[in-house]
Amino acid sequence: MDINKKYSHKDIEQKWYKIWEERGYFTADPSSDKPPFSIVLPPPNVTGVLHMGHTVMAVVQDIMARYKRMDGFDVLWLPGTDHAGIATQMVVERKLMEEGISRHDIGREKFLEKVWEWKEENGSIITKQLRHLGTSLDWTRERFTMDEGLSKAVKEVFVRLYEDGLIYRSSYIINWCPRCRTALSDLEVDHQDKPGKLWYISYPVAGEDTALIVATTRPETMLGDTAVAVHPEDERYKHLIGKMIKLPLTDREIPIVGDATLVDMEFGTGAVKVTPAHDFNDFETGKRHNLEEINVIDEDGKITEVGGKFAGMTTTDARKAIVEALESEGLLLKIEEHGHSVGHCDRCKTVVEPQLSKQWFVKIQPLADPAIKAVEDGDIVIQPEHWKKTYFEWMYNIRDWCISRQLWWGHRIPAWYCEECGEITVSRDEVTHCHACNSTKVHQDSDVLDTWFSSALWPFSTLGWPEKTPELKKYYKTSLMETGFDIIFFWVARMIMMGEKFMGEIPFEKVYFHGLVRDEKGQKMSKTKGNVIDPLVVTEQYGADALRFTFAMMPLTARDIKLSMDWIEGYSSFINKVFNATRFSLMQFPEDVTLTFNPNDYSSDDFTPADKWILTRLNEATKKVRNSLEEMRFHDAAGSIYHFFWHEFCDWYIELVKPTFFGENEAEKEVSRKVLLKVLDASLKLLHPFMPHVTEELWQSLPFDFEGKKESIMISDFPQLKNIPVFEADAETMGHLIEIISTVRTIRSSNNIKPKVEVELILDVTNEALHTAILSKESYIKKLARVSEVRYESGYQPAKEDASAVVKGGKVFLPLAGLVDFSEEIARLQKELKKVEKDFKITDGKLKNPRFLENANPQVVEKEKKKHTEMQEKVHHLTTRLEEISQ
RNA sequence: GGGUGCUUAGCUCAGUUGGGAGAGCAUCGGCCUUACAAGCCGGUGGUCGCAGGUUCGAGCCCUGCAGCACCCA
Repeated sequence: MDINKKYSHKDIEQKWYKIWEERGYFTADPSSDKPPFSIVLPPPNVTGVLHMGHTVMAVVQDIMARYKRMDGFDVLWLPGTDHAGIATQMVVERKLMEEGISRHDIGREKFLEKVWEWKEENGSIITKQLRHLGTSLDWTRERFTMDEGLSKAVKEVFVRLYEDGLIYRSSYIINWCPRCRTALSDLEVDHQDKPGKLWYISYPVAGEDTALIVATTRPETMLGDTAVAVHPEDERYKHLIGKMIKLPLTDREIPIVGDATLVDMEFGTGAVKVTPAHDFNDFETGKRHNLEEINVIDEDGKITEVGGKFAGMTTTDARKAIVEALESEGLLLKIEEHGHSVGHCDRCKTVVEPQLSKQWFVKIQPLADPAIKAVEDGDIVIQPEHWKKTYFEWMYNIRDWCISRQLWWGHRIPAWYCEECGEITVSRDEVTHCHACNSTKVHQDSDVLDTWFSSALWPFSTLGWPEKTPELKKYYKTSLMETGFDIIFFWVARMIMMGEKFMGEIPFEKVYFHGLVRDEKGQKMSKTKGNVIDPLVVTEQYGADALRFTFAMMPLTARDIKLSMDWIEGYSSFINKVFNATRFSLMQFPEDVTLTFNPNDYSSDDFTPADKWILTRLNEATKKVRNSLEEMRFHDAAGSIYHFFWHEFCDWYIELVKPTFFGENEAEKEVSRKVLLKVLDASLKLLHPFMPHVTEELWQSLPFDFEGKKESIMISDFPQLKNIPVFEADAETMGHLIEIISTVRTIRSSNNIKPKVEVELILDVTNEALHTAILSKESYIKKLARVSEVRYESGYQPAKEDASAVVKGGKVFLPLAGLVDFSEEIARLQKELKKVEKDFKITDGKLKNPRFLENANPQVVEKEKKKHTEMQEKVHHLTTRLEEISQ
């Protein structure tokens, strides 16, 4: 092992990863008897490069995978990538553009070849980067949403849903991105509040001398208006229902309808123009009143032929022109400032146009019902639990899912149209004949499926479905789904629906949502802001272990995970601490000696008080780590081992045993050496899921051969409570001894006694066990509290210039006469008294309250009484001392 | 407009059936004590957003209000 004083991750991380992967430790074994624990990795976009979002996901899942693997499970953690329809197509198109080629120039087939070429060259960048984090992913089972098996699954699902009447093709209003030139699902539209205007336009009533004033945020769509709606109860307008409007700037007449759903009497003028082809609410209204649907905006976002003189204008230009035209006709009455919500394409941020269009849809309600029930019944546990509400909210109001995309890259829709009879044939295989008229003049739908359609099948398609593979049998349903809450609808909900439908069983038992990684100010990381923390840069600088541990220590289920380099640097010092503690331990072992040790073979008397204390604390820490990991409370798990290792093992145990190791008692040395090893072994194992590389490196250097030792820490047993002995009473006594040391240190420090000055200590010990422990180990106190001599005096009467304090099990006195200015001690006592008195009064008040004694839990009362006695003793002591001193 | 979450030490946040307000970082003082100065020892710091209510007892439960963030329409 490295003998430097500082740990360096360089070389170590890559070295171990390579060994682990080569030895097949990551590979799941469906034929093993071990119970399964399975996770499918949310597939990153094949175009992606590793960012902190991926990192959090990888860290959480790897912690669980490694923990479960060590704890006796056959772990499958299955990786893969997503073909990311729009994103990938854009990347390749952009690349072609550099050569001045558009995809239309080379045609669909050639273009897809180019995309596959691109994928072959670049598709493994992200998976390579994931390896740098130490992820124990089963690379032998890596999948891609567009590979053969998954494509087969997609076709199978499409055909079966179609046959079940759950997929249909219809002319419906959808979100259209004029830049991507494709339909989008509701979820792929990002609504942003934008300042806008409300135009008040006069719409003349046909054949009458009156007009209806409508207020609109989108005057350009008026060319497609096919009605004006008012509230049926509105006294101002209800007499007009049924009459016609002469639509300005056109030669059309449109009806006035009464609609209580669309119209809000309080908003604007209470009269609304209705454009069924370009607004979701208007579309629904149109269906209710059988209104005409007129497309006035085309696929490029320009006004269609229907728009007459406005045809060909972009919507922005058309708005200007139409407002001007209305103004010149005196029909524009008023313009108000008005903020409203504008939909943008999730991918390219272009303003989307609601469009009437013929698309494929999934009829979602029948799929949603069992998916709702699964969460309601608790078959699927969602953590943190509050996301259940969000899930239900969306699921209860779910709308049919538009799944067709006007792209080339993706799963082509397995539907063929007959050019003779117009029938649609949907099939798993290539179609050559129309199923209705047997004509051979058929052509396949040119659209592809929403990428999320294939992602929704991920938990079972990756395991081989529709084939009945051993993997599918053993690992479905999966144990855990872990992802960001931002894709709860996009992905998680849809996986549940598809899993229920096609496997007849939920896809995972538990969903864990982590938050979004932001910078230390809580701002989204973005290249333009320049606040991006690149995981690759961090791992280069501090190592993957430091980054992993930092995330583990943060509350990951919070909405925002605020990361800063300071945190990472801070926690990398913990790794250094682990390194140095191991280094110290190694120095205590003779060379070339291999130790065996089973603590259960030893009796209490064989151990020093410190040994018994640290073993007991280790047992407690192990319990906490295990429980917290089971509950996926990572910052508790990581925090427990961090605290144990640093503040109990390093700060106390190592310091306590130094006199042993530097002393002459060989028998004692021998036992403490083994305890030291035991604790180190268990600690490294407890830490392994969080920081796999450094723990492997250090663990490999330990000169021992404990029972069940394996060739790697990652396949060793996770520490079990039954293998860590507990000495409850001795540990408590040791706790008291530690309190004495701390108290002496505090007194020394507040009286400015220099560390080099050794003082005499007088103890009035009332606790027998404590007395025995101290007598056997005076060295603990002498060394750690810098005490020259310990005297034991029952009922000791302090001299005037004695510093003193009450501790559990006795009193401590430090004669300070001649050493320091005693006024500091008086100040300390006064301050202490003030604090203790406050606590005492609270306790005293409680115990004097008969209703407390009546109602409170007896255990609480008992605890309170004990506290009362302690406080009272302290108050008494402090008061008397202050009196004695001031005399 | 509908919904969700947050508000605890200077900062970031824990606080799991209601029972002596915690951690890490920062800060201040003292230490090169032979594993570690990326360290060691000690300390300072909080009307738990505001106002009510339930209770013997509220950071925790209930109601209202305010501010912030996010999601959906």
